[in-house]
Amino acid sequence: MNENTQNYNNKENLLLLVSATYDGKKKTAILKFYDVKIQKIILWEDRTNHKPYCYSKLDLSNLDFLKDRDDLIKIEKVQKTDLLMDKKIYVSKIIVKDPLAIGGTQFNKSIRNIIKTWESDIKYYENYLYDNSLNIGKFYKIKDNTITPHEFNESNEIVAILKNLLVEKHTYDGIINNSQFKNKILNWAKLLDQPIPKIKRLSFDIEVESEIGRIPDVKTALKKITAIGFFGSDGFKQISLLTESNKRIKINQMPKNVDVNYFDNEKDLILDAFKIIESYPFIITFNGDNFDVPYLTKRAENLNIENNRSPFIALRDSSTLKNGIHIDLYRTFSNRSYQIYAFNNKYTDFSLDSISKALLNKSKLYQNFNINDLELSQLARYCFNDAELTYELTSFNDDLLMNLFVVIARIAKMPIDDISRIGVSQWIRNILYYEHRQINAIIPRRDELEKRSANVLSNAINKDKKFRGGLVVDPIEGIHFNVVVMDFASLYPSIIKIKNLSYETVRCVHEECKLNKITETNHWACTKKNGLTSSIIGSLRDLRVNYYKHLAKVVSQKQQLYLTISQALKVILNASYGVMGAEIFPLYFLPAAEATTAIGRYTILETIKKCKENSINVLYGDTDSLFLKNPNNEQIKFVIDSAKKEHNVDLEIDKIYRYVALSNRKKNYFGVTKDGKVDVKGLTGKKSHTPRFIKTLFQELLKILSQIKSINDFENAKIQISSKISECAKLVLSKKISLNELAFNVMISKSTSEYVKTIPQHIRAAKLLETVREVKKGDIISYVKIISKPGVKPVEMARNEEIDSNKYMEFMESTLDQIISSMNLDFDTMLGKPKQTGLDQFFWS
DNA sequence: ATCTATGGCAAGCCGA
DNA sequence: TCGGCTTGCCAT
Repeated sequence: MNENTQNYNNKENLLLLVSATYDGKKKTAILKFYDVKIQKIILWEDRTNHKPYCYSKLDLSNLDFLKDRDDLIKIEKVQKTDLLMDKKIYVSKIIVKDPLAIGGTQFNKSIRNIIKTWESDIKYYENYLYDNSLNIGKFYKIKDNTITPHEFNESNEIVAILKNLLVEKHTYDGIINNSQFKNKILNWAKLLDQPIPKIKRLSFDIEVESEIGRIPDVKTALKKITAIGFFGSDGFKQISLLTESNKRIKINQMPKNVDVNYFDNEKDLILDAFKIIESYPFIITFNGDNFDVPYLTKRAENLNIENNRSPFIALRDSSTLKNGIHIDLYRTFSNRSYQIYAFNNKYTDFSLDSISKALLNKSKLYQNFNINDLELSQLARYCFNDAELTYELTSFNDDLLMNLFVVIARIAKMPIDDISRIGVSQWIRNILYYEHRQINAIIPRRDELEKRSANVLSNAINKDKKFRGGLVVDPIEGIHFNVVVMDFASLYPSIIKIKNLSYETVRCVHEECKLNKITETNHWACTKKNGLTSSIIGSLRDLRVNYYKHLAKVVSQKQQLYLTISQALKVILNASYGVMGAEIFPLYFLPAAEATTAIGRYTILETIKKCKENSINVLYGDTDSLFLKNPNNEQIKFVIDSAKKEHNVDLEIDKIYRYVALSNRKKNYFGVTKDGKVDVKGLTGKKSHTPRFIKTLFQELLKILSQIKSINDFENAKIQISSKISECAKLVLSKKISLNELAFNVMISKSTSEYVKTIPQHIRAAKLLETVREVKKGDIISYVKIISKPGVKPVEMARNEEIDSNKYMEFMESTLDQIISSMNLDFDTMLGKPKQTGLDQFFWS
């Protein structure tokens, strides 16, 4: 004991992790501590066996009193690997015999919470796991109160494909231990190829009586709940309404098969809702974490409903269910990983209305109204519609979102309620921690990593960046026909794999590895061991690029599964390099991030050099892409082959443009593909803050441009474009465009008072707006430009007469100039006016 | 309550 | 008036 206790106090070698297992029979929890970390313990459950998991952070200082209590704890010596030093070390493993006996501390409170969570997890799995109709039972088995992993079936299809894949020799160039790496790939494939269960679920939405202009207060919940809408995946549709008997009317115009239930008193309405909610394993809300669930809970309390009748549990910053999982879609859709990669940035603000519009092409009912003014039948329709939209956000595109949740949960080894709320950096953290435990390695402390990266960095291009990023090639201005865009498939993950980049392998301890220099940096990479992150990211990359990406294009029964997996892998791979350069990431290690981009720049530069040697004209390139002017098949093949041979990266044809218009600006171009689709990149006319009337005009011009097949078509296009523009200009000057169309829409990223250095226009508008209503950060401020000071006004406060038409003409000119300048058109000549006085003359006439 | 990175552009603010 | 700086949005 003494020896071990000393070990416990030895800050250099000591790591502690805590895991919990649940003994269902005795209803007690056994907690195991591993890997003592100074200051913090992470309480976790070992996912090795695919058991449900939970964790929470605890302060180690609370544990000091445990040191001499061998009635409560047992300490064992355990051998672990220290990856940073590349050697075996001993750490202490502490087993708590009876955590419930430890009283009166924060520690105890957390333990109790964990146990509670465990109990509900167990119930959840008991209730739903083996319900055949749900088909969710692919993860675990429960027998005699113990949970065991389900044996994965090896699908012949996968094994066959992978066997081919795994013999391709060049794939493993640069990888030190091949069989280790191949095993990783096989394990991932077996896990990911499991079928995705259809998840039974229910969405609900509540409406509350409200005072005009006020959002109901969740803390007091003084106002009545007047309606609750439900929508279930099993076809259950209900709207519950609170109303006195004599006011009940026949509700018509409700969608088909919706039950309309009346309640005289609110208590019954809520109890009915609780019963319905309890009967589903998954509950979907929109903003339920912050509104629907806490309001319902508080309201129930106010009405003296016993706490044990509520299906909900309030957590610190979210709400969950005693017997199920609650998904708050507001949290999911405001997560940038989902927004950008899963939904291709189709929506820009996070309201139910705009997300539904973008993804479902449906919207909320009755815009701009006061909820108290709705007639009963309108209220019913409004509330039910919200519940329906909420459900459909999880069901559209063949349950895309639910499927993504399941796939990401499998990869990240986290439960779905966490996956739906937490960001990609934490998914990756979890994957890496899991892998550490798999190989019995200790997780390094932040200060250990910091020590290794101090004073070794090269310089960034920009002052407020930490390291240098991707290379952007200066574009060759003009209109180019038949342009082939090539890109490196998952360039950064490829580099991480091939060059063995990981926190323990970049600048590793071995003297002889120092010769294995990384270009343009002061770093070297290990030549003796596979890097942990390198092989995880590398194996996922190989699976996506060589396997799922192709399968996703082939029509088959499993196509949707493959597409979803490919999408999920893309999210994770894209973030995998970024997290290494992010302070918030616990395995933050700048040399690894810096090495990745440095090799990336080297790879693209060398490839460009190869192109030039072969007289292939490179028009433009950005980080991992190259625009080649009219290359022949042989030339394309040559570039692909040499990239593979010299750098072991996969260069692919991304798309072929019939023509592409490049300006002299980087990250600014448009191109028309062979099937007439227009790609617009970076142009102001596409940006979300641009006034709608300009965006519309911009779209119309693009439509004209998409018709162009050869250089001869340009003249005609120019004429059409000119007339469109002058038409629109006239409307602007005659002030016939509605204020909404004229509005700039800019996000306010902090509260108005926090803008101290400069006060941008949207903040000026927001300040005016604040006199009328609340303005939160994250809101989109819609404002128009006006003649008098301060030059802007919120849309809802402005009048048509005060619009500054000249400002709008200027903005229109510069926006459209981005597509027109490359066509040698000029805005002023289009209006038929001389340059200097054109606008004024037009304005006064 | 929430956070992967850097490169690059347009617009407007604000002090010299 | 000029130029540096802040801000937001987008490309990869």
